[in-house]
Amino acid sequence: MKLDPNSAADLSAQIAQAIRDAIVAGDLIVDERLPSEAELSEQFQVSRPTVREALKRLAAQSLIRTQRGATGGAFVNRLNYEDAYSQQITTSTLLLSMNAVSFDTACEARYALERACAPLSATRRSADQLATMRAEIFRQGQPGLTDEAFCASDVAFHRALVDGAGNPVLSYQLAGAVEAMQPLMNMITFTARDRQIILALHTRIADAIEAGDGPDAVQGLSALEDETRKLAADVFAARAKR
Amino acid sequence: MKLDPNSAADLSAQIAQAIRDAIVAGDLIVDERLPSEAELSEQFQVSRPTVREALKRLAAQSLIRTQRGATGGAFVNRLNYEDAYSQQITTSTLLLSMNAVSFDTACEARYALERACAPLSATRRSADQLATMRAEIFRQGQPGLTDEAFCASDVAFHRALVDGAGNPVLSYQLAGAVEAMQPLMNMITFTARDRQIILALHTRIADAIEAGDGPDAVQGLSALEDETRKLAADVFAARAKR
DNA sequence: AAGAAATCATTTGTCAGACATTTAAAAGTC
DNA sequence: GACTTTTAAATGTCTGACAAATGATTTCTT
Repeated sequence: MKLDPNSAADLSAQIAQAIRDAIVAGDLIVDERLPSEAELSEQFQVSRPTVREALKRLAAQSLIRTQRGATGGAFVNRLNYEDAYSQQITTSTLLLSMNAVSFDTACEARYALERACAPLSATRRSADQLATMRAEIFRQGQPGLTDEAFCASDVAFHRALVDGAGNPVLSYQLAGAVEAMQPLMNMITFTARDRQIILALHTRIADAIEAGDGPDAVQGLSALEDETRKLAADVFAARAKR
Repeated sequence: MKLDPNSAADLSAQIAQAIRDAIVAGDLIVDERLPSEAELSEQFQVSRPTVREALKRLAAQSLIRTQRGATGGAFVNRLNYEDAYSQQITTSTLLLSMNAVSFDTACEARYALERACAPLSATRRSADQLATMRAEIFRQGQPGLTDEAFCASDVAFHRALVDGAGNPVLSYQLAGAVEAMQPLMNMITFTARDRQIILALHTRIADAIEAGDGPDAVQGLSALEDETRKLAADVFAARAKR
């Protein structure tokens, strides 16, 4: 692990990259302890604060964890789905909000990905996941539900659908797409009639999943996508007129 | 922005979280300059090194960028697709390698997602993207190509397919899935006959995309998935026997 | 007056050294 | 042997300093 003194990058960034490379390449394996900060500062010929900045960079990506005390230090972290989820959601949310991604673009991506899950979910979903979907549908039918709560329930419904595919990699990839859209969805106000339509489509999708009918679930999702986009278009049009 | 003195978390982690929340909530907008490190250390009542560790955490997630000099400082960064890509790829790669995700699981996720893109790609792909696909097919037919180069070309082919959907959100979501699988794919050795079969399927997919026939492209991808999984199963079986 | 050069002020990057805190192991005590 | 105390090692935090970059200001020159 060597540094390039001519590089424009900060020393701490270079050190972080060197360690990151070692982890990705497998030179440092999970739960392996890195040298202490003092040792690293000697190895890289930099001060301890600089080493620490590098380690914090890696900690921000959940690549390492640190522990205080006699046998403490920095350890290569086993990246788990939960950490990866939350990072992905933060990144996706900001990506959408900062780049003025249109509602249509985000919506299209989301439903395209969900349709990819539906056939798998139709054959594999657990009883529990199906029950979650049904429960969320029930919740969505309750009167007096705020728009935000309706949206949150919508997300929960779709997550259950996605998780039903029983493929953690798919769930991970989709968590970002579904959750990152929530701020956009929250801009929509749902009339009682809108909710009724969505509810009916959710029920249709859940029925298809329960029956193991993948293609029908896909069709239901497509119908839901059309409905969502129409709804959003109306809301934005009304807002523009004002 | 306040800190919780009872929290178990490091001060730098708390400060980073506070600033991160402010960015996600939109309280800090793109290109806005944060207070200087000296000012932040006064605001949060911590020392400058601690503030710096917090800023490095945010920089690691591409949430801020820093500039030296008189009018320098830390600025809220516009998260672009490129940065998000590379983060996603790193995360996905480690997630797969560290959690012993099976080849089948990763493969299934990847092709499910690609099938989600295919219909869109069939109607929207640019001439340039189609040309890229054809060029990669041609490259894959060249004799003397190493397995690694073959895999790299395969990734390029599939990226062109995905990008053809013309939806940057989809491209971003899928970049991770496709590229993260490369290390797994690199474990496979492709015989001349394997390559011929893959080549034929690639050609079929490209033809379908060119003809605007989404369903046929989807079928081609399914066939390619079956082929890939069969190939991998053989390789792993042979390796287990040894 | 205009332009070039020098200076200055501000800000991040880096360093050195110190102390506080946490933690596990070692040593001591009953 | 069980419990307590001590010790050592590591991270967490602070202080203060200087280096380097960079835009703004001032000064000098023509």
